[in-house]
Amino acid sequence: MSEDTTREANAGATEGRPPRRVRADAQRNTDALLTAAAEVFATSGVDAPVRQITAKAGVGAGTLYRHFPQRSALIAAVFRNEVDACADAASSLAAQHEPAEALAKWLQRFAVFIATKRGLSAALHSGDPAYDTLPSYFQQRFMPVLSTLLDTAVKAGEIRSDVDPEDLLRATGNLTLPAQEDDKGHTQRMVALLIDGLRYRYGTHTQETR
Amino acid sequence: MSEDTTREANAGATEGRPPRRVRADAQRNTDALLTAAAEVFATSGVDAPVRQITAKAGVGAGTLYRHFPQRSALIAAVFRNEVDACADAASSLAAQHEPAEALAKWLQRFAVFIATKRGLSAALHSGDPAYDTLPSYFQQRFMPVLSTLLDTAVKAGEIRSDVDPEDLLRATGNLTLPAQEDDKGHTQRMVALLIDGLRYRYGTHTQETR
DNA sequence: AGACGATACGGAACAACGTTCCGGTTAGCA
DNA sequence: TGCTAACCGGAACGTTGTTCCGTATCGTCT
Repeated sequence: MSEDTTREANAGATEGRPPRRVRADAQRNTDALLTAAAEVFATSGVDAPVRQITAKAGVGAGTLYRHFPQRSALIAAVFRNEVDACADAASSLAAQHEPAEALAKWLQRFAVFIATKRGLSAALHSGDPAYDTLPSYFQQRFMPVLSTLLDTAVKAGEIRSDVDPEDLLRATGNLTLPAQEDDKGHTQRMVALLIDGLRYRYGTHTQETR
Repeated sequence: MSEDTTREANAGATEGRPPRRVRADAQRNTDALLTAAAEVFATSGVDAPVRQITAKAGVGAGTLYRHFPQRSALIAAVFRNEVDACADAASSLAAQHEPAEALAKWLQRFAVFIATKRGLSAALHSGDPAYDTLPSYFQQRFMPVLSTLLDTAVKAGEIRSDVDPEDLLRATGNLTLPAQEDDKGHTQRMVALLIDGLRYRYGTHTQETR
């Protein structure tokens, strides 16, 4: 690989080190790529051809690979704000709802996030090396908040204590159908069923998760 | 498409019509392809390159497409016996276990079937046109048996009555991790969790699904 | 056994796509 | 302004799914 791989291609990777000088044209191209990719992903999915993205951004293929050596890096960068918003939703849900209810609503929120990004569910499930770093990015970002919600509900005696948060995050993502293929609410129902599994032999609430 | 598409390329499609004469060389090549594909799928997954299969079978690419116009047709043919065995397992499970237990064991059986076919879970989830007919083949083959198990358990008052068998089949398949990536029993645990969701507010058994 | 026509073949050709790399350009600093 | 490191675009390359055409094989009839 070229020395460009030492660049700051990871989303938000500004920890510790002095910020590396980024040239104005490079910054412009990165921004153009993110804008173009967001549009292309929305219409054609996260697995859209590279050429579609570069053409829309008005940059070369080499430029895309320099800034985002793997597709997963581009995906992570494009969706970073929404990932953060989803993670941040946990605390407000926790403040407004009982523990198990907050957990349920957050899992449904997470499922909706995955479902509304065209092709994302399939990408996470695909085993394709191009997407290798995406699952770990999501784990790293969502596990702290999910663990908190889960622990709180367990301590409140509202759900079982033998479920691993990593298992739960992955399972919820995997249950997700792309929104355009889910006209009958499959995802919502199956996530709710999984959540009821958490409550099995626990929980006295009669209110359904919506 | 060529007129070869009118051929008997669908697995087991011998209903009603007089059997079309198949030449000896064509039968030989079909058998070689099925044997080769089974081996290639086992080592490289159901998404292995066509050339890998044709090279092992000693036939041309055109021959493969003539006999199996879509990859899903080849996959269905290769796994047909195991699909049948999985479907047929339902009645013996029903004979040996209580209704909800039989349902649980069958769903775990189904999950193991999917998990042990390298790449099958990802293929079913991918949305790729090459695999288009595979989900419906599985639905057509598994829905009758799953519906029977589900109805029986509902009537026995052991599980909830508001879950659609098609939803359940799809969700179980989607929860499945490939066996080589599942060293910690994720699939089994998550399927069990989903099954506990079926039992939520029903079922008085204290015995865990194994 | 030979002829004939229908069935079936192999693999070259083609398009699509991910990815690399090299000659040329641009930006930032002294 | 000059210099050099950073950065660029897109041609080239390899991989892969798929088609199609000239040729071969099979099965039936005489």
